[in-house]
Amino acid sequence: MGIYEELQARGLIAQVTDEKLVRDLVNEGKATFYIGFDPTADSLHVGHFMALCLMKRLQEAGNKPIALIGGGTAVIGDPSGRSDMRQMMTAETIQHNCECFKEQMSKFIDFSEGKALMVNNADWLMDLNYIEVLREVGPHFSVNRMLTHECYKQRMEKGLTFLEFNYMIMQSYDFFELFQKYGCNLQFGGDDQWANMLGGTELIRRKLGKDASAMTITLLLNSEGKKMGKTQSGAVWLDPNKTSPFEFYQYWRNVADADVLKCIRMLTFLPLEEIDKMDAWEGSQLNQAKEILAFELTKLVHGEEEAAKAQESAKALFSQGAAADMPTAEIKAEDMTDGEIDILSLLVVSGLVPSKSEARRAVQQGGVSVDGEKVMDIHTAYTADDLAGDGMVLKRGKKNFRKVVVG
RNA sequence: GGAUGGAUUCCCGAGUGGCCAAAGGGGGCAGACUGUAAAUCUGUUGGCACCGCCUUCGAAGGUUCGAAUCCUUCUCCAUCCA
Repeated sequence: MGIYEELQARGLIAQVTDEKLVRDLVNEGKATFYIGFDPTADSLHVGHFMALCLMKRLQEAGNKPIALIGGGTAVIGDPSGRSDMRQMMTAETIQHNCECFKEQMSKFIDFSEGKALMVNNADWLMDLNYIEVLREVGPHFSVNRMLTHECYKQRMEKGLTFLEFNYMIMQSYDFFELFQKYGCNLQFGGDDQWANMLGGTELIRRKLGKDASAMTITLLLNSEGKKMGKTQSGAVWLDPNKTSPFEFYQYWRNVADADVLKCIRMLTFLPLEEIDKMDAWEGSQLNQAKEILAFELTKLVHGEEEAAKAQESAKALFSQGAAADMPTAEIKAEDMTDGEIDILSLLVVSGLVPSKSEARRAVQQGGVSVDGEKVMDIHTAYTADDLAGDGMVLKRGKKNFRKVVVG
C-alpha cells in the first residue's frame, strides 16, 4: 500500500485535482509540496496539527515538504469559511506569531539537511508592485468566476471587502512563486482552501503552461458538523502554556462516541489494522478508544512522558478525586481575611469561576466540593491550616479540579 | 454623493417613556441519569456587600420626575440610486 492509499484509507483526502497524477507523484516520493499556515495566533492548533502530521507522513515517504508561513497573506486575512471579516493584525503581532510558528513546527518536521524547507511569503509578497501585479496576474483571474466560488458566496450576503477578495490571488501567487523557485508541484491545504488552491494551479498553467496539482485535507468535523479542536473558551492549542497537556488530553478523552474512531484514524499514527479492529467496539468499550486517542495524541504533541502524566492524573482524578499532578492554585496571604478565606473567594482565586456570582451559583446548585465533600453553604470558610501540607482538592462540576495550597 | 432600513446582554432575536438586568430560542454552566459519551429532564446564565445597590441596549450629548425606547450629532453595516 502506498502512502496515497494509506491517506485515503484514513479519510484524510478530500479533493484532488488529478488523482492518478497525484497518487504517482506522492507514492514515488517525487512531490515537492507545500502547505501554508497563516500566523493568526501565537500558537498552532489542532487544525494545523493535522497538516503537520500529513507533512510528516509524506516526508517519510520520500517527498519534500515546504512549510509556508503566511507572514504576507496574514496581513490580508482569508475570508474562506468565515462569516465575518477577520480582525486586522498589526505587523508586529504577525511577526511575533511567525516566530512562534517556526519554533513549534520544527518539533514536528525534520528541517535538517534540506529535507524540508520553511519559507515566509512576506519575503516576496511585501515587495510586490501593485501595478505590476495587476498586469502580470490580474488578466488570469476572472472576477465572474471568482464570485461564483462557494467561499465568497457566503460572504456576498454579509459583505466582502476588496482586501479579502484579493486573498485568493495572493495565495495563488505563492504557489506560482514556489513552483518556479523550488519546483513545488503540489499544494496541500484544508478543504476550505480548495478554491484558493485551484487559483494557484490555474495561474501556473496560464502563465507557464505547466501543470501543478492540489489536494485538500478533509476538515476534521465532529458529528454535529462543527470543526473539532475548538472549545467555547477557544482553540485547543499545541503550546503547553496555552493548553496544558492535561487539558489537551481531556479534550480528546471527552470527544463524542460518534467521533472517536474518525479521530483515531485521521490523527494518530496507529496502524490501520489496529484501528479497523476498534471499529467493532461499541458502547462503553468506546471509552477505551477515547483513552487511546487521548494518549496517542498527547504523546505526539507533548511527548510520551507528558502523555503518561496526563493519563495518570486523569485516572486518579476521576476515580479518587486526587492526583499528584494537577493544576494547582496558590492562595496568598492577601487573599485571606482574618486568616480565613471563604469558599466563594477560594473558587474565584483558584480560577475555577470568573466571578463571585458564578461561584455562589455553583455552590448553591451543589456543584462544588472540597476533598470530595460537597459544599452547600456559601459562607463556608477555610483557614491557612486547612490548606497546609498537601492542600485541598477543590472541584467544580465534574471535570474541573484544582489543588489549592498556601502560597 | 443621494434614499431607505438597521446597530439590544455570549449568539440570534423581542422590546417604541415607567411593570426592563430586558421575552423567546440557541449556546454555556450546574444537578439528576450515565461510560469523564450522547439523548432526556431540572435549575441557572451582567457585577457586587444578593430580599438592596451598581453597570449594561453602537458612541457622545440633550429632553424628562423617569429613556433600550423621544430629540441632536457622530460611527459602523445592509439594500437601492449615482
